[in-house]
Amino acid sequence: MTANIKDVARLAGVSVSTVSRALGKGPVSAEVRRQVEAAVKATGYRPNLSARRLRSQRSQTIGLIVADIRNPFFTAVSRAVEDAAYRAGMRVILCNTGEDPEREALYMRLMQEERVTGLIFAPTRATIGGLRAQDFDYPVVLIDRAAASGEFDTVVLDNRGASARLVDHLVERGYRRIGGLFGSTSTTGIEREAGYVAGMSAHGLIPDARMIAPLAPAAEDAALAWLAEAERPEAIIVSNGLFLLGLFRAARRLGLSIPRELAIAGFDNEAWTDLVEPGLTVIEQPVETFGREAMALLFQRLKTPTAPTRTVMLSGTLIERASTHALTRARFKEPL
Amino acid sequence: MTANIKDVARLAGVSVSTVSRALGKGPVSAEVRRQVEAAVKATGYRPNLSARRLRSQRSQTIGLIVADIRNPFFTAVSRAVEDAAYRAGMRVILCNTGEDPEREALYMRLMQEERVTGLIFAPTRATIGGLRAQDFDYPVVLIDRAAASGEFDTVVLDNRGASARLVDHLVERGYRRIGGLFGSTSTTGIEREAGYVAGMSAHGLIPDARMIAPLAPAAEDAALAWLAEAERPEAIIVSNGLFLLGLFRAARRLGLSIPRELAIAGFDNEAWTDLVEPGLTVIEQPVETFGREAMALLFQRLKTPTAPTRTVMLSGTLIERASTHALTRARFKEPL
DNA sequence: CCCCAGTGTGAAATCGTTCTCAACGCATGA
DNA sequence: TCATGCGTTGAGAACGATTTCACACTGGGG
Repeated sequence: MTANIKDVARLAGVSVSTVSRALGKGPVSAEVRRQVEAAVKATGYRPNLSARRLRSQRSQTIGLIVADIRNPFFTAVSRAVEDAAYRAGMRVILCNTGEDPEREALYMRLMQEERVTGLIFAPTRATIGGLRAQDFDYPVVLIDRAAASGEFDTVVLDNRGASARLVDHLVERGYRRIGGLFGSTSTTGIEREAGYVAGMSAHGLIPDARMIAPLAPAAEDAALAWLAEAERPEAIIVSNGLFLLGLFRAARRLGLSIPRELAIAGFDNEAWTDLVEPGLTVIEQPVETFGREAMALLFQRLKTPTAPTRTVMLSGTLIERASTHALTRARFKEPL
Repeated sequence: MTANIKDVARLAGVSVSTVSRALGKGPVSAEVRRQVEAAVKATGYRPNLSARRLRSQRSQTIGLIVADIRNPFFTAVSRAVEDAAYRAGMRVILCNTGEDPEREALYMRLMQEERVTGLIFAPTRATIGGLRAQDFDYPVVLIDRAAASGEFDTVVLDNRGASARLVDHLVERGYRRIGGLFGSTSTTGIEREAGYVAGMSAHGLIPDARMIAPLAPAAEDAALAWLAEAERPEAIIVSNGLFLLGLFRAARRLGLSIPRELAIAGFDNEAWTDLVEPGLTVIEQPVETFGREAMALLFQRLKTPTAPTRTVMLSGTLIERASTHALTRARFKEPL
């Protein structure tokens, strides 16, 4: 079917090794190079990457395992990773785990079988604790989620700081009874919850954090139930864009006026968050930077394998919008 | 580093061929199978996919070339494709072209080099005309965009029908001066424009279609300029979710009341379209079906290579929202 | 007792590259 | 004249699997 290097060699009247050199960067005479190029064009030859990888023992492939590409955070990250990879002449294998530890294990095996050059991974909480650097034949960079062991290069947001910042912001605007919805499957959710709790405590307020599955409908259900309780919160913080969607939908369904009856703030500055009424206050994550930094850490690690591991902590940007406008305390009986 | 099949064979006390058979589905005694499995576990052996692909001449890989994974349509499609692929024991190589014909060519070469089993491709208008089935060593399924030649299996929306449907809907609601913004780089944009023009003509109305680059800012700019013109349209139809974003943003910036001063309708039922005020009328595309159908066509083609090509035309669903509520004609001097 | 079919096994070829090594031609310098 | 070295080339050995082929063993039927 497809021509191989032998066909090219025959047509060019040179040996296979010479063709290989001509196509690579070996020393060949200009004359031969011309002939080989002509033969390549004539035969439509394209090198077989499997053969090349097998022989050279370099896959030029990096793995990218994320929870769900439909989460806009991961969409943007993967785009950045791919761009960087292709620019470096590498390919990307993208896998979605759906936060399922079994699929994580499956895909880690796959990466091993592909003999990837490196892996960028956003593991669930369930697997992250068991990861050991020495179990991998290639460097691993964690993204969005950090392992306690510190064995891996990592790119994360300053999750605690960002959460605390949101709490500060709400308190400053006059809110006191502030609840939080956080993802239960990732360390990121946990960290953001911790930041929220710390922030609340710092203000002498009682935290009320609830952990849920990282899906928009889960957030909507949780919010609906919560807002039906007697002691309804004045504000709710959520830990990602999907929850923002669910929470906003719940508020809408209950006909709550935002921020008068419920203030909303969260993570991920998605395109729609400033188009809804009111616009939503969010922590914007530097998504492209996540991808680029992860690739940078990976390449750095490949260059200097024994260097101490590094954690790049990126900070988010608070974008204040109308969903957290100053609370008018009139309707509350309690004093400040 | 990693153990290979030879190591396993040595440890299990059998030949390499027997190991291969034991791991595959060849006939081996239960005894040997046990030993091999033990040896695999002990050595941590994982087959080398490059070697396997080279020898077996089956890459078990399908290529997926889309314009931009950040476009929610392609996000959903790619998720569906991946799920189907992994379920069939195949991997996916995902590439983003950014609607750049050069990158399309680059990635088509890459697919050839990877010796993919099949390709799912959403090409730009610039390349789609030049595609010839015989130039590929593997089946190609076009998705979202159709080639005139009919040489390829294809999954598309009934673009003309859907566009005309939007026009009908708007006319029914009392709108007459209806403009349209369409993507210039894809046949889909062209088809939707054609459906719009046909729909307008059918109602005896004068179409005004403008073709722009498939990016949200382009739509915003175009809309801002358009709405500043003397003869401002009563309604604008757009051909995808990114344009919807741009158009809505433009209307917002101009402080236009929707639908009183400008009605809006378009394609792609993105999560936010029913959260903004007013909710946006859209044609919903069965995105998961796109991915699944494309995979189905691909597998079908692999099974029966010479069967005539098929085009699966999916129909969209009109979701009526407040952005196209009935026009009150009071403010217009012209008679209907 | 022989033949045959079926089962299980190993040796060796093969996939398409890259890479090592030896060798060639030719110019240069001793 | 001969050794040295450089630039260029080809033969052939890998890489790690699958697959073909031949063969040994078993048991059943003639």
